[in-house]
Amino acid sequence: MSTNRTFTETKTHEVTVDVVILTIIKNKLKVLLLKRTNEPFRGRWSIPGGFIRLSENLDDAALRVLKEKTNVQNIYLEQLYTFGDPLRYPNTRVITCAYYALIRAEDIDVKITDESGASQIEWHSVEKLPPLAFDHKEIIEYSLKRTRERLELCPIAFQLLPKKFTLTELQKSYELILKKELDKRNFRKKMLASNILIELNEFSKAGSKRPAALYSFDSITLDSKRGHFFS
Amino acid sequence: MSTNRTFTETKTHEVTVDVVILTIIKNKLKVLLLKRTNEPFRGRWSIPGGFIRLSENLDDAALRVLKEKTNVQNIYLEQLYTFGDPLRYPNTRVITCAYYALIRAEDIDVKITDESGASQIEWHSVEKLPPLAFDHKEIIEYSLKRTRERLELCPIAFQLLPKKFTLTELQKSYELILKKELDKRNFRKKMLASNILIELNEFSKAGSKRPAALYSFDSITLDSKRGHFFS
DNA sequence: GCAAAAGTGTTCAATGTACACCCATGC
DNA sequence: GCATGGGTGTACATTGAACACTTTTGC
Repeated sequence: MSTNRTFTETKTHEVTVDVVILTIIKNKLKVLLLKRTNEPFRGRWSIPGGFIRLSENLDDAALRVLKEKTNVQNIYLEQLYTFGDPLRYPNTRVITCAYYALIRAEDIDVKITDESGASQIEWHSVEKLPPLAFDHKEIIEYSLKRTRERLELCPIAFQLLPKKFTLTELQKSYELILKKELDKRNFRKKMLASNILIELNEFSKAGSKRPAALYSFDSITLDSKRGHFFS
Repeated sequence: MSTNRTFTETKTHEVTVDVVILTIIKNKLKVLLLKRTNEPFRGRWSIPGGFIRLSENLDDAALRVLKEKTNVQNIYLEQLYTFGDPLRYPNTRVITCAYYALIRAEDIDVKITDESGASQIEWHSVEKLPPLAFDHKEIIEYSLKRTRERLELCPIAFQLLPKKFTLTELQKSYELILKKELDKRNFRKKMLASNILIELNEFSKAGSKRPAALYSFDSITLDSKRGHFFS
């Protein structure tokens, strides 16, 4: 915390937003990382971020960063925490307001191919993160903790799933986030009792086994419970 | 949120910390407010705050503000939320990282009398706030919401009480924060079952009625449960 | 002796947890 | 016909909620 680095007290702080973008791909919880093309930490992976424009509020800045990287809008985005250790950024004082977002893999239009011809952008499993720039490991871990806490209270996992999903897929996403196995019967009972699922009369043909009933979230009920769920 | 004010994009942001300081005085939940002596909002009440020094992390900045105003250290202090609407501060872009603190009235050494000869500092009941500067009303209300959420999970109310307290006093502090009445028997049962209270063999002589048993919090048990309570 | 706050248990409802077998389909 | 994941119900434990009377003291 305390440091013997000399600061130029005439200079003011810089303020960024950084966004932890989470999704589920192939039954793994993934986070979107960029390979840095500039110093500091050139060549290291980092979560997407950017400076806050003077005329822009914090949520809008986070949404802008999200849209720039994934072209996704209208998703679950929440302010996470503000990180401001004087040493978190080399040579400069940069305070960052961190956000986290849950997006559906099917909605993603990530420019995985190089856009600038230089930077790389990739999904990484949260279980095995590469070395990260700045304090981004801490930020990602905090976002996972928060996601877990939220999920215990409200079904935010629907933000990670395709619009139509099976109960097993929903359960798997819970298990991925909570890092523990859940009982199938209890899980289904609870989900169906909550009245936030709509049973479609469609069946998944994926896999070569018994077709599974497809569900979607009841956005009307979700919205009406939003005050309750998200308080 | 969006605005037609013109911003000078060359200027960078200013960053402050603001601290909502809560305590209980005479069975009321109170917040510490300062009367502003400078523009903007000269003469209005505001929560204490200040610029973050370049060499100081956010928690330390909040602690410094707290100590400057109340001379209290070693208390419950938690980052609340970062407010950054471009219009929250007139003419300048100021982003503030808000904290909230719970302190015991008995520990307070507030310089209620003028220090600079000009500014006033006073406790105000959260139920009837005066007109406030900036978005400080919103910040205070958010801190109350957060305090309520925390209290449902862990007994942070002990931060507001004297070191020795009666169960009725503890219950009253819960009721003040949660804004609802609690059942006396259920409350006592739950508190005693949690094993975080130490029954002192002392009795309150306050009031002219039957003496009430005094308790204190078991700091060892609290600390060992801290990971559980505060996660 | 009476006013005023302290203190004390039981019942019921709801919620969470543990647990094992049959079903529908593709191959 | 068999392998695979889909689908279902019951019993028990834990937790929270409702509720009324006796006790101790100061005056």
